[in-house]
Order: sequence, then structure tokens, then C-alpha cells
Amino acid sequence: MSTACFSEWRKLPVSLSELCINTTLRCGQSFRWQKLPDDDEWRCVLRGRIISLKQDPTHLYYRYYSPPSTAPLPTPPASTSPSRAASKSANDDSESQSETASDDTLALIKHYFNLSSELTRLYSEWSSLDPNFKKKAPQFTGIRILRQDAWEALVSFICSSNNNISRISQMVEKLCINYGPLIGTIGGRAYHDFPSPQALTGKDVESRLRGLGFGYRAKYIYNTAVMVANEREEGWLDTLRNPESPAFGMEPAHGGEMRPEGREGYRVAHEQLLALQGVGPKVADCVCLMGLGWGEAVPVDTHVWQIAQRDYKFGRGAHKTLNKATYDAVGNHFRKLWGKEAGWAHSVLFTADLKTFSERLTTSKKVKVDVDVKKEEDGEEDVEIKTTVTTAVASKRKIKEEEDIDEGEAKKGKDKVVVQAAETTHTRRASKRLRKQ
DNA sequence: CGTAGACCTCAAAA
DNA sequence: ATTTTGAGGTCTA
Repeated sequence: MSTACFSEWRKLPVSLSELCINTTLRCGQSFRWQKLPDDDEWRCVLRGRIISLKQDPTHLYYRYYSPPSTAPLPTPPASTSPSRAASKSANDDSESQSETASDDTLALIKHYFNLSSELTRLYSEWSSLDPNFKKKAPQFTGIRILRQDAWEALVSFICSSNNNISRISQMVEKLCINYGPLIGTIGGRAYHDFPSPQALTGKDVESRLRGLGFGYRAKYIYNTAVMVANEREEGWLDTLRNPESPAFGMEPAHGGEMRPEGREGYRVAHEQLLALQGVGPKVADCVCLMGLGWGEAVPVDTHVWQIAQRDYKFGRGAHKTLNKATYDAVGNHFRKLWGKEAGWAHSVLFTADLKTFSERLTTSKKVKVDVDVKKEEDGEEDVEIKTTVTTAVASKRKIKEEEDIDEGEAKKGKDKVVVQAAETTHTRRASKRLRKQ
């Protein structure tokens, strides 16, 4: 019954190397997407609208949910930037309204996934500039930086400090349920949008968040909400955006000249964010990259610091420890190496280092994988990894939400074998990093 | 100015 | 089964 309110699935031609939602939505950028247990459907509330996504090797499929009671076109409930709430003229034709919502949903998805930039071309540029990237990237294609709401990104990454992705997701969920507007209920599950800054300025917010398990971050969130809602102009966060990557519905403009430290607008945004409670350099860079569209922002967390030491010769001499100077040096190094979208490239290597995904790098020598070397037209040797579906699901073992449905790597040249959704049992202890290279 | 400790919680390791 | 560790940092002394 609940599906009666969903639109039909629409499709958009996208290859897995241009976008892999199974990786992009799980690599710690956004903490709100939910994968439905049954099929490979992902669901989230975006700008007041419940969106569902799924993907096959050639297309991204999307549909949106219209709450039965209210008007078909959901009114964006002022999640963050209530200013331009898309003042649609009141029309009575419901069919044209759903058409409008459908077009709008497509525009929303293109905006959210930054689909205007060619990821494949960026990957080959980064590969030509950096042997280490070239080595790691083939197993992690289709990883994009999302264009998230800036306020949501800010709060999410305040939650991320000294924390793990699983709990960050739980905390963000609690924020939405307790303080965000209810958008709809599907199959008994309530879908809320992310709360506005003013929704988190209540006197009891800190204590209540503590009660919900936020720990010391409760105060940061409350203080930051007060600062943004009461001590900044309306729409202040969006004024810090990269003009090339504007908020939904706005026209792009020039973003400034690139330098090793990043463009001027990025430096300004970073500095401004540091004034907020619970926002240090790393969180500020996360917000700049994923919430404000500054592609050169490189958040240096423990993972990236380890990568910098292991693969880029940091950790000695002047940059022995990760202090402020080293933090900047690491970012500058990657900006000089990868260029204006260094943060995008960083995200690929970061994901490769996540425990959830790192199996892909070592699994080739472990089990259940056919590796065959073939010549590509450009004369380079390329290792193709086919993950076979040796799932052995037989027993009663219930794989609880830890299953790892991998996309088959997009094949070119040869016929489109494309192992779709290869299932592996994913013995959790899978594989440690064996070699220090 | 740059550097140790404390800070909440929880699930995975030991 | 119970304790310890560590997880995408930041603030403060």
C-alpha cells in the first residue's frame, strides 16, 4: 500500500565508473542514506522529499514519494535555506504537478551527486599525475563528492569527532527523528528531514542530546546552532559556497584562482567555520568539501595522515607529528599533486583505506577472485578483478546489515559480462594490511 | 605559540 | 564474560 504513493521508477544513464552509489553513499560523506534490506534500494530525505535510488551498470534509477495526505508537491520545510523555497505558482492539475516534481527530482539528483563533472576524466588525470592513485583507484571507481546541504554537513561532521561511521549515522538519525520535520511514513518507518539550525537552539537541546548519547558533542551542536541561527545572517553558510558549485536553483559563477593553499573563497570559508564550536581544521575542511563545494579542501584525519605517511613520505623531519603546520603541509601537497579537485581524489584514497572497503585491495590474493591480466589498448597492463559469487549462503547465518554488495567493475572493451551485485559472505575479519610497501 | 589530556559512547578486540 | 581499545577531533590548560 505504501508504495502506491511512490512515483514510477525513472532512469538516468550513468555508468558505474561515473557514479557508484553503493560506495559513494557509504564512504562517510553522508550519514543519512538507508539501504533497504530486501533489494538494493537506497532511501533518504533530500530537501523535503523522500528519494529512492537504485543502480545497474548502465543506469541510475530514481523515484520519489508523495505523502498521501498533503499536497502532492512537498513544500520544502525550511531544512536549511528557506529563502528560496521554489515558489511554485499554485496550480490545480495534479498530473502536471507530479511531472514538475519528477523533473525537479531529476534536477535535485543531478545537483546532489554533482553529475555535471566527468569523474572518469578526473580519475585519469589524477592517475597520470600520481602513481599511487593510479594503483589504488581501479578498485574504487565511481566515488563522487556529494553536494550536501551545508548545515547538515556541518552538524554531521561535528558529530564525527573521535567517532566511528556507524555511531555517527545513528546520531544523525536521532537528530532527524527528534528535531527534524516529518516528511512521511513508509512501511512503518518515519522519514524526517534534517533539522534546521533554529530547531536546535532550544534550552534543553544540550541535555537532551546528551541523553541521546551524543556525549560532549551535545554542547558543540547546541552552541553552533545558536551561533548560526542567532548570530549570523540568514543564509550565511551558503555565502561561503564555491560560486562554481552553488546551492540548488542558483546559477554558477566563477570560483577564483587556484593556489597551493586553495582559492581565496575556500580560505575564507575555512576560517569562518573555525569560529564555530566543535569545528577544527578537519571538520571545517569536510564542510568546505562536501557542504560548500570547495573541491580543493582536503580533510586530514587519522586515515589521511596514515596515508600521507605510508604513501607520500610524510612523518619525518619537519612533519613528524600531525600539528597545524603539518596539517596544512599535507593539504598543500595533495593540492599541488592533484589540483583543483584534490578533495575528490583524496576521497578515493580515503575510501580505499576504510575498513569496510579495504578488502578490495587485498582480497585478490586471498580467495574467490579471478585475476586475469590483459592488455589494454594504451599498452598498459591492467589487472581486472572479477569477484565471483561464491556466497555459500546456505546456512542459517543471518547476515545482518554488514553485507557488502559490491558493484561489478565496469568493463570496457570486452562484452559486458558485469557481475552485478556480487555477494560475498565477507568474513568480517577479512584481511589486515599485510605489506607496508 | 606548540603540545599533552580530557572528553562521551559503543561495539569490536583482546 | 568482562575489560580494553579505538573510532574520520576539538578544546583547554
